Amino acid sequence: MRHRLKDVAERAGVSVKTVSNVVNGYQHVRPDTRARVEQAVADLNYRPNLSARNLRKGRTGVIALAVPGLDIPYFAELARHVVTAAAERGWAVLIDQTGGGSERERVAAGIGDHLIDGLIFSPLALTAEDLAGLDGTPLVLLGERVDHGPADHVVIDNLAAARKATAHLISLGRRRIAAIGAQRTPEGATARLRLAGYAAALDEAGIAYDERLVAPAPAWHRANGAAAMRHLLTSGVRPDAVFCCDDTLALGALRALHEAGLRVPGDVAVAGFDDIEDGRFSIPTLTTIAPDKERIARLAVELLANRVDGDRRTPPRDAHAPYRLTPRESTTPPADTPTVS
Amino acid sequence: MRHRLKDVAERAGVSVKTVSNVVNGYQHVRPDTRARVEQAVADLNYRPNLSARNLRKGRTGVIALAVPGLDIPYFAELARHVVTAAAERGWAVLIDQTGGGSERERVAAGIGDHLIDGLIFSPLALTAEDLAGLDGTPLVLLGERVDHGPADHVVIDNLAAARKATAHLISLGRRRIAAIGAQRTPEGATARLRLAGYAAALDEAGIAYDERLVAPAPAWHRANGAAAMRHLLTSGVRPDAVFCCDDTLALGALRALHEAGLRVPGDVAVAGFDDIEDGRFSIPTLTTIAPDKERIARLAVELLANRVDGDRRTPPRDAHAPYRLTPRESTTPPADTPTVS
DNA sequence: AACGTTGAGTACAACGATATAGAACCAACG
DNA sequence: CGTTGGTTCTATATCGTTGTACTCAACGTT
Repeated sequence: MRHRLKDVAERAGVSVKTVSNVVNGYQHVRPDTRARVEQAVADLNYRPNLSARNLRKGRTGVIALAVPGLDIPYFAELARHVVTAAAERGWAVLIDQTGGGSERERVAAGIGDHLIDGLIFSPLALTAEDLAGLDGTPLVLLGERVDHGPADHVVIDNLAAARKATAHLISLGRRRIAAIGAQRTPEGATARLRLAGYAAALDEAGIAYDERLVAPAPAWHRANGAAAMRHLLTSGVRPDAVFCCDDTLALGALRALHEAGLRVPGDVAVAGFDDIEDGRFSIPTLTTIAPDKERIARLAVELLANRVDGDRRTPPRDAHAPYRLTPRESTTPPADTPTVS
Repeated sequence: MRHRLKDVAERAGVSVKTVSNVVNGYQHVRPDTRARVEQAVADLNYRPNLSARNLRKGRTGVIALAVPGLDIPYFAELARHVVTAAAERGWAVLIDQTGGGSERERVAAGIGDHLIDGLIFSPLALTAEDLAGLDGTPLVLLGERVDHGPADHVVIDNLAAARKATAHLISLGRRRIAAIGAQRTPEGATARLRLAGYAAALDEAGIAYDERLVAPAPAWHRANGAAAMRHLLTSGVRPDAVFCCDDTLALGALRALHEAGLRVPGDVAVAGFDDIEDGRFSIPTLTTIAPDKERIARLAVELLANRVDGDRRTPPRDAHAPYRLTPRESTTPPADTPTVS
């Protein structure tokens, strides 16, 4: 069925090591020998057994990407870029869905094995302990640095970005600006940073921070965004703009505003965060902070590659990815388009 | 650093094989011996080396999922279910993005190696040759059967589902029903089936098929859906409903209708296909055909599992997954909600 | 007392690749 | 002519695990 080096060697009349040398591009092989071996390889359709190669070399050519879930658009888009960037380096990507609370176990159990050369981890919740199971596997963290663990990080400046988005709302003349996405759990590091940016922008503009305008969302998805918006609308605080901690919350909020018969941005302006594809076609299209996802993925793979070959003991690095504020219809209606929401 | 069976064995004062037996849950090990070994395993934080295990057992515990791209919502959602279903069987999932035309190469080159126990492949374009490179690796195809190759299939009845969606539009009293998503390329098998369903429904209702109402979309995504809709609107054919071959096309169409100032469903009713998450929160929410994605994923993993352990020569099976028509606002506005689109 | 049976454990050979050491050959040099 | 150095190739050990074959003791049966 499947052929081994030995079969190729016999067919070409050389030793296994010579075949191995040819396959790995070793220099000192006579042209005619090389040709004979290559012919045999082609004849038998030989493919190296990666398990064996990995066992010998201690490399697997596989990295893992751990994300909360592929059904979350941001992570799906990010995963796409990671897979692409990894492929360019000859790596395959194993996807692990940490999905909420069970991350702890999954990272330790499923992934800590020797199957992977490294791990790119996008943690919602993560403590230093969780990383212990990895025991030397190179690691790159995406998003908030949890603590100064032994890992490289790729981050964007969430605080500054959220401040920029909120300042944009303020620049439109809005004053009662709500926020959606607060999380009280210890895991909500990203939420805290973005809301700190929101608060900072208000402060800069001399607008008082009003706690009743800040709605929590235990998980960030459309349904919670809609629920939070409904809550804000019925609680009598009458916001004229909303900053949402991510685009799915914002899309949910758009939905709730629509159901309440309010116009966006006429009555309420909406800004999100992440620039997922949906927001470019939603009605209205969604103003958002667009992190450079391709860059994030590429930086992560690059950092990981550095750790994988050698260089394991240099101190952890932080890489910063750029972002842009992308105004769309949900805050700035185009002049010649009907603005019914 | 990393410990091996041998280290554990020395610490526990037994042979390597005994440790192996404990790790693998072999029955005949005395409780005290087992305890000693387990203690040693814990002390050293031992993890089996999967490469070595795989080499020995001929299994890797990894399957690959090849999809066009994770940025396509349907495939992202599907991938999530596949990863989950595979995890229940102890499999990890390697994601391969075939992304358009290069599939041929990728399948043959990247994946054909021994690293995976099996492959779940969701082909856009695929011929019998493309599968040749796999050379014995168990394979499950999602979606249209391309030909009666040596592979199991998981399908839904695209023709019947599309007919049902179109019949739904007809039942609303619409008569000038357009379709978006036609593809002339040989790869467009799914498009052809869905449009055949569309045509069948028209035929049943005694409505003449009008070619000018059928718009092509070389790739299925929001931008092309919007473009196709704009084309239909400007070409003077005045549709009162649109059946879209997938939800992203439909979301694009909603967008174009909105920009043209038309009301959905008042002026034009819209139906999609796939039931992606966005469609549940879009404005208006999207009527669609909802294939049971979890079921599809589960069936695929199950079929693959059967092939992987033994049973390689039984003839290919087809598994059919259920689907449901899910009417939402884009065809049937709720009584008490404003219907501005 | 001799027997097979079962439990508990060990030693060793695989799995298929690469690394190491060294053999055989050739050319060039003093 | 022996030595040195480079090229080309081979034999063999090795990576860490599991399957096979085996030993040895304890047990119940006849």
